[in-house]
Amino acid sequence: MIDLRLLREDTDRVRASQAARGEDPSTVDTLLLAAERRRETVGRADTLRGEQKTIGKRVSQATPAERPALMTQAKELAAAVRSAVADEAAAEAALRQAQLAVPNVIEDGVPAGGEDDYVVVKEIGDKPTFAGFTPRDHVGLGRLLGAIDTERGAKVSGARFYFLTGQGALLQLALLNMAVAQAVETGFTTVITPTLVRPEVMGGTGYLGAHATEVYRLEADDLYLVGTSEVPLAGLHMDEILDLSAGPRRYAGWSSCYRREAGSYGKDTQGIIRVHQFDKVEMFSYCDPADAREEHDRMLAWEEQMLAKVELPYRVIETAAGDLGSSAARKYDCEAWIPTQGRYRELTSTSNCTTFQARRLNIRYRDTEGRPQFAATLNGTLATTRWLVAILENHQQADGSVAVPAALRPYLGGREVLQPQ
RNA sequence: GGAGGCUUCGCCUAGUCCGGUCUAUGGCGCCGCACUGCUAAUGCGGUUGGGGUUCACGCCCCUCCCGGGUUCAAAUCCCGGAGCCUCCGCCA
Repeated sequence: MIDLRLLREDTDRVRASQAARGEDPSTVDTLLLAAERRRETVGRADTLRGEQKTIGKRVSQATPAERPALMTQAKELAAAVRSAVADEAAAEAALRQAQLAVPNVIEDGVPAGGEDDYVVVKEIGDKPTFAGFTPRDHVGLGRLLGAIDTERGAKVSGARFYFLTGQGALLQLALLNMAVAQAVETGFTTVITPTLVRPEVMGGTGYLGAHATEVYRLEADDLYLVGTSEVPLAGLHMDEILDLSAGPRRYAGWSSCYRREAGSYGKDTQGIIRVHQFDKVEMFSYCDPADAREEHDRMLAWEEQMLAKVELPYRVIETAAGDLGSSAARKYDCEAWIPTQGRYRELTSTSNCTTFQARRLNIRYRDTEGRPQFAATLNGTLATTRWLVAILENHQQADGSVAVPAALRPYLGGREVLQPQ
């Protein structure tokens, strides 16, 4: 939900944002009209209600003789109020609809265009060279190590499900624990979140818009399975006024994540790159909107710190406007090199949602004058199941064993190598 | 799954039976001022949130869990729903 004051005062900026996203700029004009119409109807209804209250008071104090005349007036007013309130409600609903149709206004400098119009910010690390052997993909390695069982995942739950077993399960736990440890060191509050949320929380985070088909819904209970702990972490402080005077409130959420992967038929059908269920440690920050850009930079830095710990070659890209979620004003992805695919694949993603989610979820803080204002929210990935793909492939050795990056060893009981079973 | 209770302006709370100066009581906390050599204590005042209007002071409207209804008028009456709590049953 965007700021209506910004819309009124800088309409061109909102239009330009829509254009950069490749979306219909006319939604902006619809929204402007709806906002204007709402203001008119509110004004009229307020005035009539005021008159009604005045006359209501006179009725209560009137003598029996005065009463009938006053009652006639009061009844007429009551009818007028009813109709004005109905208009107000209709205008209010139309405004809400129009607001839901407009995604967040992008930040200055975000590249225009779609999925392929990203900008490479930097490339870090050396891609591995496999002397004297052909590297195995993560599926082969996972089988060899007894780490990943996709066949039985499919048997039990269907395509895009898997079991992590033995060293695979331990590797994931080690990775996620390392992420939690880093988050704790950095001052995050660790949270294990619900993974089923109410419609208003799912909607408030912006996931029930264009990508609603991506979300699992439990119809019998009217609950949604979260695709990331960003959702429950954003809901955590819904309808609250936070004290941000000491700086951002930061949470690291650990949860399973569920995605329908609708419309991705044929993509990444092998292995655990694109799956219906995975685990993730996610950073989430509530902060003063004035600090949001800096916080975004910090989130990216923390992601890169994790990538350095697992010794992966990666690049950072800035996503183009059309590839941003509806809530995001700017997004950076870190993509790790996947040797057997010969390309970079997304391992992390950090979004600055500015005040967009907070407006929908009614999350505020008090400014220096003590007035409630909408907070900014940001999120970023610290580790996910998909990281196992990059770790296995990049650190594999000729015999199918995998070297454990030094930073990860303490979380694997000191183990230095994963051995074929 | 069954039965009962509860939900009021940050927290606690009065008010709901019997509709109208409820324009919501009091306490705690917080802020300001006064007083005292400092602190404490005390006194006085302020303190829900949202919206509309205004250069501004201010004024107006909404807000007593949510949504409907009755009524000239609803915190209060009626219907529906949500959340929390307690007990019983069942299951992990």
